[in-house]
Amino acid sequence: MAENLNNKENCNPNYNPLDPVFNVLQGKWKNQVLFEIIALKSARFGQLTRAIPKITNTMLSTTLRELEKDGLITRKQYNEIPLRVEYSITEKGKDLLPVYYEMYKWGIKYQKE
Amino acid sequence: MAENLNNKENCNPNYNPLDPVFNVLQGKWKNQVLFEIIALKSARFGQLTRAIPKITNTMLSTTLRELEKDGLITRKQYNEIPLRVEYSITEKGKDLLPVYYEMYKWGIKYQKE
DNA sequence: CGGCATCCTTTCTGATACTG
DNA sequence: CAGTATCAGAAAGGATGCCG
Repeated sequence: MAENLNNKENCNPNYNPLDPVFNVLQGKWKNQVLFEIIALKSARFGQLTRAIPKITNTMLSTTLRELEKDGLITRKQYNEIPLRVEYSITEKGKDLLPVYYEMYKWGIKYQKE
Repeated sequence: MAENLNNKENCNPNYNPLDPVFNVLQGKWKNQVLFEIIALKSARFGQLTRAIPKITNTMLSTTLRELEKDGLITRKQYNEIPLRVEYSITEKGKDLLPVYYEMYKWGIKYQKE
């Protein structure tokens, strides 16, 4: 796998299957938000702001839209009064769990001090 | 809300074993550099600049120092003329391969279009 | 309730020049 | 060869206010 990245002097942006994962998970809040939604199955905007105390409206909104654009979550709006919006995880989102699991094991192993 | 009784928003970031992985792999060049070093077993500074055409001295230098600080690579300097420096992967660095492998599988599965 | 618009601060990246 | 110093521009993150 490592060799895939090793074609020298190729100036084309050689396609790398790792890139989408990093792109999709980059950003200060991506994982926290995604994990909350996974954990809660389905979550509302306000629920997420409470679950992630330091996040601002702006960043939660941005993060949710990016996760949705990348197909990791879906947004469902109920036109009630007051407005209700539910975010839930997709298959594509759930399929990231093996990645997280390996990260988790690595994190545990090298948990330092 | 009677939050004046509960003035403290909780400041303890509940420890998450995923965080170190993301911290360690964040940055535009981390993975490319790490993968080159894995692929080449051991690599010199100039070798890396040639292998990663668009990287600048500044960014390569910064990236290498961070990877070293995080224990993913080691730096060995030979005081020859001209100076020679070899970067090589550590066990801790190699142990990230399962993470990359899962990312790779996900990337393949959801390779788009 | 669930946001978006605006403006501002901080962090990251990169071009250029120079050194042991 | 293998970097560091400096500075400027770009991008990411955040505070505040308003609206359907």
